[in-house]
Amino acid sequence: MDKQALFLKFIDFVTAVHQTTHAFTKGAKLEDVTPVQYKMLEYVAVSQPVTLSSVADCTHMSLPNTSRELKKLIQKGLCEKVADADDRRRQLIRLSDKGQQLMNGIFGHMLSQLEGRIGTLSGEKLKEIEQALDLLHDRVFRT
Amino acid sequence: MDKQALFLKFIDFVTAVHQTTHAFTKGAKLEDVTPVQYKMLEYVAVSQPVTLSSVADCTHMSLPNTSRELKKLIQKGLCEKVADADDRRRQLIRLSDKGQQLMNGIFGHMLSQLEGRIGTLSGEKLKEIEQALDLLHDRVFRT
DNA sequence: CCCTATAATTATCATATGATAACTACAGAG
DNA sequence: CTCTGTAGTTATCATATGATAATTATAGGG
Repeated sequence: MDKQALFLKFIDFVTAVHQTTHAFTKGAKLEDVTPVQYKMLEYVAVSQPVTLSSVADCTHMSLPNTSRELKKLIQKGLCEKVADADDRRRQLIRLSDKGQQLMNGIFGHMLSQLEGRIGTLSGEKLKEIEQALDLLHDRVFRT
Repeated sequence: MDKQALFLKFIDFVTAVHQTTHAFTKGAKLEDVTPVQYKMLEYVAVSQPVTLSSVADCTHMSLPNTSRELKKLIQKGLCEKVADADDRRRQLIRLSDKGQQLMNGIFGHMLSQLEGRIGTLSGEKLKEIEQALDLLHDRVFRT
């Protein structure tokens, strides 16, 4: 197999990943949260506590816009802000209890979707999947 | 490894895929094309010729909005529309020469990025990557 | 203490996007 | 031919998003 063919397979794969994640998050209720705000919540959920700057970097947003959207998330009661004791310019951001519950629900929904796809597989197959995830993460999708 | 741990690995992997594709398309010049328009172009490039309805379905957009954005793409000279001879309600959409060149450039840029990551690997390793892509596509990210 | 860089906020503007209603044109069934 | 469903268009509105300038507060070097 040449590089060209592998590239096509790569494109196809990436498209499928995007489709799948879209399908997974679809249906999870997101009352009042815009797409950009959801991206922020997801990042905070996985990496909390985080600074505003790191949210901006990781979501590829400008600092002013990140600040604006965070304010909305705080108004909705989904995030909390605490001044960093070591550097009082910095804000440490984390999910509030309500935000944590929201994200737990969404991750739970995604988990059940994933279960639906791999729930019936043997331990053997699951091991293969795990290894494939590791391999591609290392070789192709490392960040 | 339990399902919970595999789920975390899954989340991590998906995040890495999103980051990587963002990095890949970043830097490819996109003069005058908005994100949504790019999504449309990408779909048309891979699946052309396509109907407007299928574009709407596959990009998760409403038909009116898809129609509006397609009009802009045609104005920019990136897409072409031909009435279907069999069903004159339908429009067959494809890239124009200019649009094809644009997408060739972008795919070329992505290909070179991919080369940068896997270019030095042995045929053996490439085979492993190919198999991992196939496995995950079949078992986890099938659509 | 002064200077410069960093972290974040606020305000403002232009544009992109999403939702919806009302419409035209055509296909296919009966 | 009429009726109903499908494909697409146009117009309009509200909101989300992106870009940028100006400002505040604090850290850290010298």
